[in-house]
Amino acid sequence: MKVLNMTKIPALSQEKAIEVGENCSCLAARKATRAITQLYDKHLSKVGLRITQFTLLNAIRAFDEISIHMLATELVMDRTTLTRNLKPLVKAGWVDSTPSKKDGRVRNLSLTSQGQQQLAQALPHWETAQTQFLKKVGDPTWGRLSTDLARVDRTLSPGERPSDQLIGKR
Amino acid sequence: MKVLNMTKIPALSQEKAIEVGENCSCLAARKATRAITQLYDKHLSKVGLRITQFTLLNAIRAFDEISIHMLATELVMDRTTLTRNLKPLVKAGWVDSTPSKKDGRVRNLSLTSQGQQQLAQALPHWETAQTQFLKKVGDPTWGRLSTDLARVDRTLSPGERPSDQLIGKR
DNA sequence: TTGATTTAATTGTATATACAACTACTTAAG
DNA sequence: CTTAAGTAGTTGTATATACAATTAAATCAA
Repeated sequence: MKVLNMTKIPALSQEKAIEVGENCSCLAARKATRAITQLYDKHLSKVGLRITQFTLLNAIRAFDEISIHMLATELVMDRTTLTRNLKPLVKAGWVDSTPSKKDGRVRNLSLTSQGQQQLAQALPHWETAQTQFLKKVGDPTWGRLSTDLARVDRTLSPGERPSDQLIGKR
Repeated sequence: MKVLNMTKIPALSQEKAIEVGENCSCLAARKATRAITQLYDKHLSKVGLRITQFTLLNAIRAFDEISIHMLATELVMDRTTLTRNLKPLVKAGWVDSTPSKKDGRVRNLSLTSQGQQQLAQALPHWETAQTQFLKKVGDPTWGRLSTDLARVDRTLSPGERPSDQLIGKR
């Protein structure tokens, strides 16, 4: 008969916990992201948007028309998360979600004209946030960070991204 | 009489939207953070934890005893977010939230012995995630990223942090 | 000492995140 | 053509995030 291993694991020392807290890459990323998100949200709140919503409107505009699956892949986000995040945007009349003619499972996302207006209105506030961010952290830091963050998400979530096809549109 | 400015804002071009998507620092940070979080969550799920919960248990251990306000400051997190995030940990019996004797407004957070056990059990899984992360992105990238992320959150959320007092405990 | 201000925590509300399980549709195998 | 396997999207459940407003306690000012 198998017996459960009831060996007591020794508790973490305070010193070890301090060390873990200082080195955890996920914590470092999450803290910085919260700080950045708060900055962008503060500016975009002037037009009743959050940065997450601005990102969705902008991405849909960038692709003109895109499926939920593709957009989720592009944004390194679970499909179910995207479905939920789209709800308020569809409800506000900014995003159209139309069943595809070619494939009955797919829905094509696109901006309504109100969505285009909302995005255009929001842009200056995004610019302000972006400019403030760059000014505060400095161009050299952002230059490195930009490259390294891209490397991280490409490394951890490899595979084709819809934006890989977007080259040439510029 | 004041008249509303009904001037139509020109819609964003697709090219502009592509450019915004490529340059937004908040999007870059959020994408990378989602990818990192997913990696850590995958490993910690083996002991029924998420990285956010592991972080809270570890931070409480690092401070031994700390108030909600202080811990929220440390983690660059809204106090109300922390209150909510603590709920499942208290319910699970891992965290004690005891009113302070000195100040009736304050609650002191500490780990229960079960909480210490849970944290100790989780540590190897955190180590695996951290090691995998470092192996995948490489030490040089992480070296830069670590510094730059710290600079970002320190710059955007300046001011004293409880961990500033922790020096000497090591 | 009392009244005003400040501070710590919680609650109301809304959105963000993702795993598991499900439905519906498409494609591939035979 | 029929069935099995795969894919797109949604729903159930649970947690993460933060602003606004509230409650309660401490501190400051008169």
